[in-house]
Amino acid sequence: MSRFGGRLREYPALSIDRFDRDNLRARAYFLSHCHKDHMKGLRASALKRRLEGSLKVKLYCSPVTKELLLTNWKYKFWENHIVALEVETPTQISLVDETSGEKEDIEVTLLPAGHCPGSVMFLFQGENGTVLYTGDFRLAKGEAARMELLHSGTRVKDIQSVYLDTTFCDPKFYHIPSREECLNGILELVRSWTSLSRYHVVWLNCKAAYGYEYLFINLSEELGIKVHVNKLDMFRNMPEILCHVTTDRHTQIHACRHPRDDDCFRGNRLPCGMTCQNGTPLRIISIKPSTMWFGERIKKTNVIVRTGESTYRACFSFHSSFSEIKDFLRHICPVNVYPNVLPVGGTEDKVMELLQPLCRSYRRNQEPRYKPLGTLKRVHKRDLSDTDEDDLFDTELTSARPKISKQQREESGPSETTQPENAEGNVKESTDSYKESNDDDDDDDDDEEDKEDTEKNTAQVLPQESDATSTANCNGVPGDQQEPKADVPRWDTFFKCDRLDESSENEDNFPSSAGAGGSQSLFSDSDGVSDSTHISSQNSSQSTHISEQGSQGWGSQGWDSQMDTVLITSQERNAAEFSCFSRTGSRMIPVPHEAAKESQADNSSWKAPGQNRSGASDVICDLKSKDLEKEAEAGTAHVQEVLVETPDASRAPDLELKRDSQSSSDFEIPLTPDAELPQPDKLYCLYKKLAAGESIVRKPS
DNA sequence: GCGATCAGCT
DNA sequence: CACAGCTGATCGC
Repeated sequence: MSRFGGRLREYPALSIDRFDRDNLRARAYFLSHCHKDHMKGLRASALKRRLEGSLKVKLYCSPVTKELLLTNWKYKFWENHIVALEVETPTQISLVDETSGEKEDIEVTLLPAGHCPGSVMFLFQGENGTVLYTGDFRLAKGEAARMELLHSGTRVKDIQSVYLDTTFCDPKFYHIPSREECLNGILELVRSWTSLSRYHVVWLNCKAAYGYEYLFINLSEELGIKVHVNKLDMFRNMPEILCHVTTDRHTQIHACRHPRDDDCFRGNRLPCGMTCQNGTPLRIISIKPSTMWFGERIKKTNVIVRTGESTYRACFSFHSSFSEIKDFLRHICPVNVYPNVLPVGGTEDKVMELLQPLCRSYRRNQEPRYKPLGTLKRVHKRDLSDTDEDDLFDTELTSARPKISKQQREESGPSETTQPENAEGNVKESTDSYKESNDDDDDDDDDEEDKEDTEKNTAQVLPQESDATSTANCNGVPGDQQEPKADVPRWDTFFKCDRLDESSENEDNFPSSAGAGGSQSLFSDSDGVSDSTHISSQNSSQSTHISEQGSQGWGSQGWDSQMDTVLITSQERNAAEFSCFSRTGSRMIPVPHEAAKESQADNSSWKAPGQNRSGASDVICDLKSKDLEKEAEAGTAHVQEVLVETPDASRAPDLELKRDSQSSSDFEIPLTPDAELPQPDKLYCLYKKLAAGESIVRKPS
């Protein structure tokens, strides 16, 4: 929840997302999105009185936010004081002090934030520098780099301060599955249940006012079932949402609310009161989309976890993950960063400790140190593992910064020993190169972070014993929980790595939910797929099943449908997306500002950046065929898709979608299709050759 | 009666 | 747990 006080240090005459106390004196107001914790004081009588006596004071927000706000009669008094600004259209605003007549001009640009319908970030440019207030946001890795208005020419703008959504700025939220992964998990669960009969209905237990529309729309589009909601007049001017929600209770997907909706559900009643249809009782399951549990979990899980006989929770986030936050900030590279939110159980100091290394105010204080061969490691790294979904956007060796040409990067390459003081975008580049050049230095600025990442990588990779092709674990850091077998030759016996970190980009390749302390292993239990609260009604530890008591069980037809319910793990998706990318070029890569412009026309900038359904179906198709091929070739057991009939009376699909430890889940590396587990003697030879500098050519066996 | 704040709840 | 709320109790105006 936002604890931002409302004012920027640089532009104290503005108030953003807070409307009480000192903010009552602001010369202009800004609302980033329509969530209550960003609207404090917005309907207070003090502010109402201020508006009545002023012609000048305005509230600036996106067209969608204005629409949503004015749907609520409590905010009607704002009607003549709201100025809807089009997204990605820089606008000059005159800030006049009505008592002194003092005037100040500022330019504001709204940027899509991907948090909920109408949500935006505010980019202010004025005489006190350029400042970005993010509000709440979810932007995938690389999306900041594609926002034209964050750049001038080929460089990122010189941004003084970022007021940042730090909701999940905690290593335990290092990776949150993408919107699409989560959506697909939910989609397949809903599909599997609702297809059993017309009396099988799903209740989406959504808490927040806005933010799930993306989910509703996609479920409705994919399944042809509208979503029941309490009210829809707020969407009356947003046809793209409107046509997927309904107030007709006779539908199989519900997102309706009731003050005691959990009690309703326990009584097999939907919040809207529906309990049966044509005299036949409804079969209701609930799905609770949320994010916290995903960060709290100590074992690998899928994006859907069954929590009870007919209850599920699904991973769903409208805030950026820790790695997304870091990517965002690293790209902007502001002088200062200020957290808008304290993560649960976190402190300001802790958050600043994590974020400041990505800012200029911090880096400037570090003595430059010359380190040769900095870029070589990057090349090294790229060869090792290229599984991160976001690497899709990296067409060059450096991370997603398309605004900067390769030539420019080379100019600020490894031989650079000082940082430009007047820095715009190149500071970013030079500091990155610099960072990489220093990564075997014990005093390195990023040491702590890198160490943490290295440990994660190790913990992630070591259990993959068969993963001889992955040398990402060459760091030589012994895994605490996963010591390799004594008789198996070890990479670090041959190659001393001095804890070579893979630095800024590789850190994102093997995300972990383990906290910075790293005391818990994700892999303490190799088949520990389930959450501790998971209730499984079947014994197989490696199966997915959808069960329905008695005659409603799955026949061979059910098997086919079951194939659809296999969750797409991030790495598999990456591979699949990559194939889409290769085939169709950049069409598949959504560009936020294009999405926003598109939505300007139809007044629906609720769209999350990065959303592209046509792409999704391609992905699924690709994935299926890829999976089948993979299994056919590698002869891997198809255990994760085994359908197990539940013998007991469980009435709900156990769509936890378990997989065996080698091919599963949201954190693991997929098997190379024709990979084999090298025997110790063979491994010995390979390492020996590599150590001697010989090339290793795989001979077809 | 209304708003602000807080505890409790999901 | 609570991302983002809601409800109810209490207190002050």
